[in-house]
Amino acid sequence: MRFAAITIKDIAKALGLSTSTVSRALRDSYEISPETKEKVLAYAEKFNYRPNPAALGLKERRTRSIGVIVSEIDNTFFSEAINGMESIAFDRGYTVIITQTHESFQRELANLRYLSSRSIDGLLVSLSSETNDIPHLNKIHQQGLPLVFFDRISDEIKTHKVIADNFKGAYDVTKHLIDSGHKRIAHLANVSYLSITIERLKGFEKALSDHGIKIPASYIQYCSHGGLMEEEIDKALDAFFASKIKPEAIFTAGEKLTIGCLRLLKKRGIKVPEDIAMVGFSNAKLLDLFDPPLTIVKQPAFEMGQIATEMLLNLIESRRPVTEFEKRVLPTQMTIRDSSL
Amino acid sequence: MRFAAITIKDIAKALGLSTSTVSRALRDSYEISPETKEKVLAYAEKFNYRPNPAALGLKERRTRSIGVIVSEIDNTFFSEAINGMESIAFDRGYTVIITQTHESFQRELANLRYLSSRSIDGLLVSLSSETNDIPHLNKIHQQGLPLVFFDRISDEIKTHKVIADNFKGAYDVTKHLIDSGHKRIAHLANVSYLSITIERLKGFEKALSDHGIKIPASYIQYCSHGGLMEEEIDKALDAFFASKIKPEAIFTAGEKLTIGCLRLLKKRGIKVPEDIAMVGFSNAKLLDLFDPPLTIVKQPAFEMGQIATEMLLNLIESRRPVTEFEKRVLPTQMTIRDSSL
DNA sequence: TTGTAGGCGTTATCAG
DNA sequence: CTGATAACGCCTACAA
Repeated sequence: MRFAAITIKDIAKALGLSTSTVSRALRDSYEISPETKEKVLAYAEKFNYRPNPAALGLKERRTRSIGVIVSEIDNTFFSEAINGMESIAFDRGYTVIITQTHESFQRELANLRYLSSRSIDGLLVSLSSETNDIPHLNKIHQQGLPLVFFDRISDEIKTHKVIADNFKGAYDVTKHLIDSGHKRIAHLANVSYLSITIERLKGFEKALSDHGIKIPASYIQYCSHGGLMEEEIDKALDAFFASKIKPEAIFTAGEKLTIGCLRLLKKRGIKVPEDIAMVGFSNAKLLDLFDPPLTIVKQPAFEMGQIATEMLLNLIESRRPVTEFEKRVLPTQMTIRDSSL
Repeated sequence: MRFAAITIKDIAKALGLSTSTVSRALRDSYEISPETKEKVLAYAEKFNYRPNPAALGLKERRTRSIGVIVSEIDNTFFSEAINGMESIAFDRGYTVIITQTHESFQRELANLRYLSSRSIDGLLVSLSSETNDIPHLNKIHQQGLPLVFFDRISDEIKTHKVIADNFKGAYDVTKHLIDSGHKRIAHLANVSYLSITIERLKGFEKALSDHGIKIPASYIQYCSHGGLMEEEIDKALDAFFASKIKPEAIFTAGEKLTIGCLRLLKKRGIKVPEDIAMVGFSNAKLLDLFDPPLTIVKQPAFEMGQIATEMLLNLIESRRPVTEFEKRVLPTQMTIRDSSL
């Protein structure tokens, strides 16, 4: 059974008016007499009239909806970012359509196909771990779809971008480990080609070199599924501990990696921070309740979502082609807890 | 700058055909010659043609989108439920539009207004903590909008419903506390009029009475914002500990309540489980890493989302009015960890 | 096998 | 002040 909403035509018929009069009355046009307006408005209110967005969309050639591609909604960073997006989008009358890649390139393609079939007005993207080339996004962007990258970005497309200061975040937290007396620091990273991986790795390495610290190659391990699979983290830990000289600390570069690493260390009976110290990127809100409470770097996720959405809506609503693009870099925030002491 | 997608008309013009021929070719109609089909399909592929959903929606009088109202996306139970919804909706070609009430009745009203302005085909609802009467939902349901309740339901509307077995979940976990030797058990609940509150409270009380246990009235405290505000939990704890005989255990009835309660107990220097045992409803995935690891009852959130969505799509796509409604009750799952020992 | 026309709901344009 | 008409993109009954 289909839900049949009331239309302008229904109102016109009921009140013995033409559709154009009703339309104008509803938009409070100056041409319509107060009495007619009142009648129409009362009737519309009574029967809960809403303009049909499909009809409007057809007429105005836009859907007032934007698509979002993230890896996992069930990752505090992304769910906060989505909250930020929705707060802006809702205020400006846009709907947000969320899709998840679960770090799979195939899913990213499918989501893009799906979103473009819904003819969204614009797109917010954070790339999946499996995505190292973006012809699919290039194509649709060249066709004119406004696009903004956030978090996991690509330089292949000239458009607005919003990221956290991954370099500094990584630098700070590594320096904190060094200041706490650790020298043999391992780094558990996402896939090597992701922008966030590269930026965080650079911050990590700079902090080490600034303090004259050298580490073996095996101290840097990548996870091709971003930590979504426990085995990949387990393998990385194997590699860390296979070194002749064991690491004293681990810096994990993402929420899933951080949680997964802690869980596997526990499983192996390795005590944090007694046996090994830990710091990581994460936006989870419960880390203060952990055993041990975790030292983390947090990204301003909500704000990133807001800014990305503002940028996108500005692109969408701009009268003329935009050729100047901006890359916003937002500060991260470190919270020191027991795991790194 | 608006993104101008290619239309059937464009294809028709380019190939010197009529729009109806193109339309039929695209739908692979038997009436169209193979050569024409091939030409059309090739052109469509090349220019990435997608049928305009606004036009389709207008024609078919449906949007292929469903609305969702939850309290907080940033609550594992809801984010898992949403994942379940999207898995089904995506497969059946529907878009899910998510809105959050943040436990506010006003936000619930605003979301409903917004969703109905998008003329969704149906609605999935879990009520906000502030919602104890539902004329707004009644009205739109009577106008014919298909509606399915999940989790926090209301008996005022005759429609499909999906819930967890809150009674049994609460019973089990209370019994577990009793079996572990606790008798003075307090209960930290959501607002008193919510369906989940009532069901869980009943399970709690039945377990107590089955074991001949009596507790003072102050051992049951409600949080009118569902634990969203720390102060309300703090006040409840005050009430618990104001009793002449202090409770030995607390059973918390929701994710936010569970986390908030643990955090505040820590802050007060009360040790779990040494000073007081804890069990709670929660779907968070990190509770095994807590200090102490938390004993919890989990709801089958993903499955609830899936089932609710299937029910809703069946309502939407049903040819005739549906008059028989179903209330599905899914089993909960208890995981025993250190906090209750 | 292909083309024409009408309608889904809305608004802008033009005409009274 | 109000009404008729066309157009947005698509589909389909009917016509050729």
